[in-house]
Amino acid sequence: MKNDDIDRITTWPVNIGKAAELSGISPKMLRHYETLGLLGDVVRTDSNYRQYSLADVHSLRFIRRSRDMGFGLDAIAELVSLWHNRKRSSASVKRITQKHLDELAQRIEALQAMQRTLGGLMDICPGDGRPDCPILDDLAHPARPSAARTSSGVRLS
Amino acid sequence: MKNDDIDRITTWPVNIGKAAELSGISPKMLRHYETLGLLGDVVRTDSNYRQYSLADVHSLRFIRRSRDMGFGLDAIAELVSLWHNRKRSSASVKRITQKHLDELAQRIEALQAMQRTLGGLMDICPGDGRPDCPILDDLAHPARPSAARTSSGVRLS
DNA sequence: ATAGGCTTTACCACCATGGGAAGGTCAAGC
DNA sequence: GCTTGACCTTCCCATGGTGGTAAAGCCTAT
Repeated sequence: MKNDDIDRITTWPVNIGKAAELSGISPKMLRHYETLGLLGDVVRTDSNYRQYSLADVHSLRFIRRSRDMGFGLDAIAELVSLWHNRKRSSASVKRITQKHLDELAQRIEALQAMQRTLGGLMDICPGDGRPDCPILDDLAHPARPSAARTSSGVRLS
Repeated sequence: MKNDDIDRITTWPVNIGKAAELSGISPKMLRHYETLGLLGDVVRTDSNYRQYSLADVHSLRFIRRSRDMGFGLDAIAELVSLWHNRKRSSASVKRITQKHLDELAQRIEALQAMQRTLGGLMDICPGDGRPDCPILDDLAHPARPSAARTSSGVRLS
């Protein structure tokens, strides 16, 4: 579903399935985000069906894109709020983004440390039918400290 | 606790707290790993206390190191099994490690894609008191496709 | 004997997502 | 009008890796 197609949908509002299709967020997650208060309350029909407006779907696409950028739901809630607030300062947005970039850099560094260590061990592992294996040797008795991962309390997810 | 210190502990076996201290894995996780069958059954005293032998603690340190290398628990179970199996082939270990390295590379690339996009937006965001913000603009209407993240079904954690 | 520090099991939580059950609703075709 | 099938609703459970907490039992030193 292209960006431009959204505005041409004639029948508004839409049910959750269509909103999911248009936003790229599963119905499951739409309901979940709602319980988290990410989107504010959604209008319901008499039979309790959720009704998403064009504006809602635009917000959902914003959320989807933010998720694709790796922001956590807390940060996304802030970003959505700022996006809807005409009196925001771009400095607030930049601050949130910088914090996220710092976390990204930390995660990447931790993953690269693993990559380096394991890559080095791969190079010297014969990978044949015999049992001798530098990889297992290292896991059993690490050569260098090279802690990596959560040793610095950094979340890698 | 240094590597060498382990073998000097005089009173074997040890309780879970000591095993946690010696292995760097919390008591919580030791119990959890046990339910997952990562370590096999642990000996108990008459009063149901777990008793860890020196060999157990060595295995736990192996597991800890594997976790530090980012292996998932499934892969770790395989690695421990291979480590304990004298008839293993180093090729099996190398295969598991290569698979993990592939996943690491994918995660890193996805994170770096986010980093690039957000970094570029940071550069052009004034970060002042005014509301105009290229970051929000992009989240609302992405300039390029640049899907990133789970678009390829890759887990980034 | 009592205090305190350890251990045990059994729950609940996180984040982001998926699966499924059990039931209600709507639109199309007969 | 009634059936069918696709959709919707809420509720619970799972993942992975870790933390917390509570109620109970054990052990050791004083």
